[in-house]
Amino acid sequence: MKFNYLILSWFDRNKRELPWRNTRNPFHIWLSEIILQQTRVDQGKNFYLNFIKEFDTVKDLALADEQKVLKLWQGLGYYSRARNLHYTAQFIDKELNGVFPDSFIELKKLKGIGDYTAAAIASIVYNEAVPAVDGNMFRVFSRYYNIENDISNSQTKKIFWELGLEIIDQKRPGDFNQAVMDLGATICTPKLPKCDICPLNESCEALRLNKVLALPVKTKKIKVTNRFLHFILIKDEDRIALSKREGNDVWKNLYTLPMLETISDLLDHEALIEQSLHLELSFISEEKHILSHQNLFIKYYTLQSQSENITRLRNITDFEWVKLNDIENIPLPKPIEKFINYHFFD
DNA sequence: TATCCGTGGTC
DNA sequence: TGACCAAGGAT
Repeated sequence: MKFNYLILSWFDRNKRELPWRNTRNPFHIWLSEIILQQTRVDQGKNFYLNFIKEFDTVKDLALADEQKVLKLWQGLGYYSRARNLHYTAQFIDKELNGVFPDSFIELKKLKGIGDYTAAAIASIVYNEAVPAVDGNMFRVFSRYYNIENDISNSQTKKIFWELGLEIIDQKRPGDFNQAVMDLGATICTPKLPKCDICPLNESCEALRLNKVLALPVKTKKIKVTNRFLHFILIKDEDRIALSKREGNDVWKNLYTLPMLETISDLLDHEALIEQSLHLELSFISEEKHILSHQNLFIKYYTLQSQSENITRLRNITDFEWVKLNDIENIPLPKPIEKFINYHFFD
């Protein structure tokens, strides 16, 4: 097939040299695929190198504490990836006798591995001819074949899956999937695509119809909510108070300074907090931290007359004392990491 | 199934 | 500078 020949010969000449290329170690490929979910290569590369430096095998990862895994993941975001990675390593170690599943169907049963990741691992490591339907595949295929289905619609994924099953190279399925991803990341990009040097430019339908930038069609926009978070710095000699975040919310199982949340940005919300909780707070600084779907308006405070207020605070939000020297083992969200580094380590 | 889950880069 | 995007998955 023309598409396969063109993209594979382009891949053979232009593929990026990456740390997880030139290996078919399932643990390494799995780790790289989890790290790269919704994450650029430039951002994930060093995390991959740090992980394999720390964990050489699935068993090494399974035997580690979740906190250590989350600390290595600190700064990468989407922390459920790290929790599921750790959970699945323990599952493989205990329930599968350390044997990595070797088919798309079996891989998909693992926590944190969906259609895309199962196909990527199965094709790259085990030569199974299943298409890796990700954002790149949506873009490259929608443009090349002029597919106008809305990729925001979850039913659209099935159309691309079926098309991928037909097109995927039977002899080199792993290279085919990686070729589509490399082309999508470097040539067939969302903005400023390099159609003039694209190996597919003579047969690309979107280019012929002059609608490259109109594809893929994506209608849904994410809804962003505002949250107002108030973090309280409590220091006692060489220790500070930290709270482990629980429940299904952002930064689950990471640690922050003890926190209060208000539901609106009232002009006098500092005073409101102080009155309702009988805490005397001193403002330190503020910042806006943007998540994919939340704007976090963050303020930092210290407690006045600390000894009188700590007991009251403990009734509202639980916390534990952590020595500053032990912070290096505590997973922290980006804004808390920045705050602590600024005040204690820089 | 629509929504939730991070961070950094780009224009 | 705000909006969009980046090798998605769980619920």
